[in-house]
Amino acid sequence: MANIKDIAKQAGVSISTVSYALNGSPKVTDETSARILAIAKELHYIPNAAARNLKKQETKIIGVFLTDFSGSFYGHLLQGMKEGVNQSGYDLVVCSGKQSHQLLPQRMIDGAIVLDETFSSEELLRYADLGHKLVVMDRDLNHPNINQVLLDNKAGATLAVEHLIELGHRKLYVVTGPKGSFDSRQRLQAVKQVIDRHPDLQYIEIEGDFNKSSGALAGIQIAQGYSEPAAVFCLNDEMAIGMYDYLITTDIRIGEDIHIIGFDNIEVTQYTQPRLASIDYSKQKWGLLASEQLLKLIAGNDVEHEHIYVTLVKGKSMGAV
Amino acid sequence: MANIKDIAKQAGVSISTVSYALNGSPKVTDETSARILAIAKELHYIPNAAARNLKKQETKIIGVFLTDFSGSFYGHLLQGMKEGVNQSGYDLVVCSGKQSHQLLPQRMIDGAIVLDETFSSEELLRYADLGHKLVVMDRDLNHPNINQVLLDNKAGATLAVEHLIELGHRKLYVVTGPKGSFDSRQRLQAVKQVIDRHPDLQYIEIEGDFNKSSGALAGIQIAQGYSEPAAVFCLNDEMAIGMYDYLITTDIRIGEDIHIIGFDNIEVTQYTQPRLASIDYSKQKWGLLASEQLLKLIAGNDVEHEHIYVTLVKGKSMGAV
DNA sequence: TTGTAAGCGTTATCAA
DNA sequence: TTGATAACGCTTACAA
Repeated sequence: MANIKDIAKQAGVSISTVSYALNGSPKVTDETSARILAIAKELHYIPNAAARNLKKQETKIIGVFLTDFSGSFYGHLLQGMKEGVNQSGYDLVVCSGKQSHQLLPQRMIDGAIVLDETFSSEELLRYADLGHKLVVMDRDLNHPNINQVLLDNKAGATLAVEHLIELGHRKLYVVTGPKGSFDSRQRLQAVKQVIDRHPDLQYIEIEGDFNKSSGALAGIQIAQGYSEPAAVFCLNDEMAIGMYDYLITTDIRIGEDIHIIGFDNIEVTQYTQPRLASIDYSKQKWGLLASEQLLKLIAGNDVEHEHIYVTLVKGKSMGAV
Repeated sequence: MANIKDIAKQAGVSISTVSYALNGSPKVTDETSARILAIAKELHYIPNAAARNLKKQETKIIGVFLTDFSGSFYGHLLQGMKEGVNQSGYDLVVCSGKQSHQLLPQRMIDGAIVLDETFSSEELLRYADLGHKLVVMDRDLNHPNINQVLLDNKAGATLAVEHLIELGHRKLYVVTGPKGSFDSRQRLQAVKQVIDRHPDLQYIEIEGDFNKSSGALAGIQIAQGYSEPAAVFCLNDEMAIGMYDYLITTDIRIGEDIHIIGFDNIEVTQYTQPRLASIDYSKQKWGLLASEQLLKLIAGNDVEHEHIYVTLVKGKSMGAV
């Protein structure tokens, strides 16, 4: 492993000259610079990150923290983030699990994007207090070193419920996410605001956990109590798909007997029969925006919290009553 | 940001005593050690990774390189790897894209697990020559610093073809993966070995790219030329699902007219109607083994290349002729 | 049991 | 234009 000392020896110059040449400083002659660069290449010189990080107090690496690695959902999101950070010469690494949390305070990364329930808000605030820069995508947290980039959950849930009311539905099931989920809580809150304005609406809440299986479970419950057409708002698509999988094995027809709408507009919804109505937003844009906000924070700029806007995607799964 | 110097000053001891205490060395008195630890906690001391990495010449971080972040396929794989490295006190970070390749030679990570076509084999060999430790999961590469953990593609493809021959099929379509894919090449090679032993078999090859859409395209081609029942071996499940999506829109019945078998046994195959026959293997185990091999390599142990064994999963999509 | 000091590979200040 | 040198924060051999 060649270092600048080796290069300096070979070139017959001092290490500082080598450093300048390597970093393209105009202070060194083109001639010597060329000679040094040639030797560097010849020795397969690669700068040592630890040494540089120690000196410069930055790593040019951004960490993304996810609850787990599963879920095709993350693909576009991470793609968006990668674009954002790469453009500014940063690298992106994806982390998961408690153990990896230390990467931030140990200064292995220059900042973090958090979409990970295993971080407590207290922990995040502690890091922020220590001067670390953060973007959160899954909670409401206010601190000068933390920026929020959140989905407009309330708008989405409102769109969904108003859509089914417009279609004439008067009986509504809502399948919730896990209690700890910020997105679930926000969506549910918006649902309740809408139904408060519609006293004629019959409203039944079923507890879910954002996973397929809980959607299927909710489907069983709904099928058992089936007496008349009803609308179901699954607070994410995953659960809606789980419900599909179950209902398909019954006599109940989706979009005629039971009407379903989801949230997230994940890729498989394109393949569902009938097409699942959902709430759409650009996952890539969400990721891109989060990364941009973090870079601004790191650069020391003031940044306002941001929202990602959502739209209604109609589908045959949610028909008129 | 407190450092050991600050602690030393507070405690009225030297920095080496602090370092020893922090690292639990028995050389320092329990009393002073306790005092130092207390002060460290009070000052919210967190060791600086760059400094430690520089000194110890290791980061205790393993990098996984993936072609892209999409594909729910990776979930279990990464979960397995994480388990493996965490157990030994390492952290796992997931990287993608050319830019992140530098993390290895810059010594930001202690080793890499590669499942990423954007790495050329020459590049990997260069790193191996420089002393970096690697595990490859997507190619055949021999070097003392590189270990292979590969799927037993040949066994899988052989199982698949023999299964359909046993069921009486005499007309076989094979939808291949992209030309550059090692897995595709190996699977195809095994297919050809089997059909060489079965001269009565009618064999048609269709080029695919491992994506859903190419499976659908192959489905169109097969449907157009449909005259008699035939078997199709899609070299991965993704393409098989794409073919399903198309064939469902036609009169052709899967498992009766066109018989399909895939490879990978991805999660959605459980939900397909009729169930897709496939070749199964534990993704988690694959990841776990890869990480274990890498850690052995880093520890300086000799390691043999490893294989992940596969099994046939029967399904109604592949019936008797 | 504790302290001194060298060294890890860079960058950057100051002097030459 | 180039060189000597301190500094980044930590570990560890050696001295006290």
